[in-house]
Amino acid sequence: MNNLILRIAIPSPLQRCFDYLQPVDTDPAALQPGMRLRVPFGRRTVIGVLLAVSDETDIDAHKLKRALQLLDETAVISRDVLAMVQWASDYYHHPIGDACSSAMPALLRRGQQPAATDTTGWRITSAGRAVETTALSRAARQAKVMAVLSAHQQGLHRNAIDAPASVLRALADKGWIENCTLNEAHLDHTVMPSIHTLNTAQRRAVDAILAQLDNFTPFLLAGVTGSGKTEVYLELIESTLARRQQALVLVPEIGLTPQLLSRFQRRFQVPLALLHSGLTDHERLAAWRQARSGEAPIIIGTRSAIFTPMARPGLIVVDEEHDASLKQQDGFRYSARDLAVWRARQLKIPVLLGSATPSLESLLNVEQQRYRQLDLPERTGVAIQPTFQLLDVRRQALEDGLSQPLLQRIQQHLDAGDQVLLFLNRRGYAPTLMCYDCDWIAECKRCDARMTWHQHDKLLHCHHCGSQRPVDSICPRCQGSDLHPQGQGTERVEQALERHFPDIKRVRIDRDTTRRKGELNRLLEQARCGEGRLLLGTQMLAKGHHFPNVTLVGILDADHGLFSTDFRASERMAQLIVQVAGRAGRHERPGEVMIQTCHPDHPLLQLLINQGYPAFARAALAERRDAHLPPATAMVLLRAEATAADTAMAFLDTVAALISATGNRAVEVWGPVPATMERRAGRYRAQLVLQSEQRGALQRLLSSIVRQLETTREARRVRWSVDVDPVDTY
DNA sequence: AGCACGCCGACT
DNA sequence: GTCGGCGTGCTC
Repeated sequence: MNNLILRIAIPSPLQRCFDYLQPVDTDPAALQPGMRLRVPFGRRTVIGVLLAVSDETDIDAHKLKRALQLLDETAVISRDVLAMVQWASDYYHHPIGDACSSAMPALLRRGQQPAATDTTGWRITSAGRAVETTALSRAARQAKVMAVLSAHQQGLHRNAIDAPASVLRALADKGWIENCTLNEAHLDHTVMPSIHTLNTAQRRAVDAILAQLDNFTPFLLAGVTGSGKTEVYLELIESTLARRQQALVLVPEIGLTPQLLSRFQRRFQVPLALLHSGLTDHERLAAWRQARSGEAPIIIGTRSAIFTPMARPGLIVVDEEHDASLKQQDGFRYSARDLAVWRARQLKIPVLLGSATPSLESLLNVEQQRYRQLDLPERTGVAIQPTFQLLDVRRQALEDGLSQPLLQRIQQHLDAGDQVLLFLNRRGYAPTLMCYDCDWIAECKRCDARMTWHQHDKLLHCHHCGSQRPVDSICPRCQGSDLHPQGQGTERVEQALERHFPDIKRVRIDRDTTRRKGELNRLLEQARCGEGRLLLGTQMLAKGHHFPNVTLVGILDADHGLFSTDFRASERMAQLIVQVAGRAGRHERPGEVMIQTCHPDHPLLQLLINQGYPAFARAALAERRDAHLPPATAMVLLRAEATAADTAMAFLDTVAALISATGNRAVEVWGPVPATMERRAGRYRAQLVLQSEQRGALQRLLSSIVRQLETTREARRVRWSVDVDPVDTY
């Protein structure tokens, strides 16, 4: 019985798996799907993931190779995650081997062992217990640690203590605290009782979900900014922990802020497994391990955290479910939100999607009764909804992008001692450098795009490929010297603000001012504590941060999103406006939002301003239905790029021909067309749009097309990919 | 994707 | 004479 067949996913761009004979001397009972094996593959040795064990194969006996070594004693891809990965590989038409790789931390991909779980904690010593509290009056952080550890005599996991290693070491050196080994019993029931009582809507939302714990029901928690969504999450997580289960929380890339973290840490004195892009490979594996063992009852992470194995899964929360960063934009193009719902269904646990501005996808799911909507209508405390005003800037002389009425209003709010936030989703000084004599425009040499003039380094930057070059002082076309920056970015607006309000401390937050590590948090803190009075920034400033004393929000250019080749642009703009507006008027003073636009009569903008996001969303969804666009229909994008000008288009032409040859009438084919910016970073890009009312028909067609493409020679000359449910369609 | 094989151009 | 360019084919 040494001839079991192992079906193994191999990291390669191939849309299939490979059969192997089991390694010599392995106990068949030790083989579980999700374990890694070292196998010979072609002329090299790779690490694959076991998908299934069988006693038969279609492969000729002489071609079958024997797997070399079983690497695991327990599956590194847990049963439920493996099922999800296999489904996603199918649904997103992405190679299974690569999909499996995405589901593992890098160190496991490279064959490292997921070492023993780490249960090191700290506890107070008897010497520490004898210390007078006044002894640490000059060391606030040490005092805080001592207070926390006094309250948890049995010890706390080091991740559950909100203090840097240096502080812990200082206390250990004095002999007041010491390392200890924690057992699982100590990890439970260290939940702080909730401090805030829930309001009626929050209570109703929590109760509705608690009533469905054993049934799979996805909930859409629609709560205006400041209505207390996080408090609902915390309450549900608390009851999840009380049932000795784990909670997985997915957040957008910029959503994992120190504020959010400290809120979790204050509420729960338990180890948090954090999974974000800033981790080293070792830190990532450590967090993964804590999640898998159950040692960390709460896992908070960005998109890829959806693949984290959990010992006792009990709840999945997806915060800011509308956020585009939940969809992977290259390689394995999965939607972490949609996978979260899939995983929850399979595990029969509740899943909660939260947003102040739900995606049209989720709203349609509510309408079709696949999701249940829970509303949090009021803002907590005394805060009331901000007022909106559209500023028609067509006939206004704008001064560096700022209209007179806006400037006056800024002055008034500053005079009253309040903070002002200005939002402009464009960094740099000016998005265009133009010659007034011959209309020449500075363009990127590798992209079909204008270059942005940056003042701080006196360079032209391409925001699409990252290239930079010195600014021309004379026009390269007509040799004239009348070159001028056109339009404005945050850098230029900041200069204008300096002229108008020289004595006011400004805080500018965009990718350029936050390049250095820690700088973002420093600037956010300046903004939050009120030291900076005039806040200016791109969407980095718009999401997830609370600025309690901001009473005026200015949106300097709302027009970018109104007319675009991407049919989702207006939805995104509306979401951004609402998110930015939500930063204003937290306390006793009502917030005010001023929006500069050249299209004050735009119906969707009007609807958003006068009737709010839900009305906007209803109208936008109706438009999508009329236009047969997602989410009313299913959409798939076939993208291709190549270094030569016509190869990408030619390739997609053959794909289109393949499709039309199938005679499939249920799927509409648009294109191929060159991408909106055809050349990017020196590569020519094109896309083919497939749409259908019937998702199943589209899926079947794609499966057959993708299989054929693997053996098509044109496919070798281009880089191509399938994007199911694309979020960026440009 | 890797990695080999294979057949044509300019180097020590 | 060979080093190396990238087209083509294969991976259980």
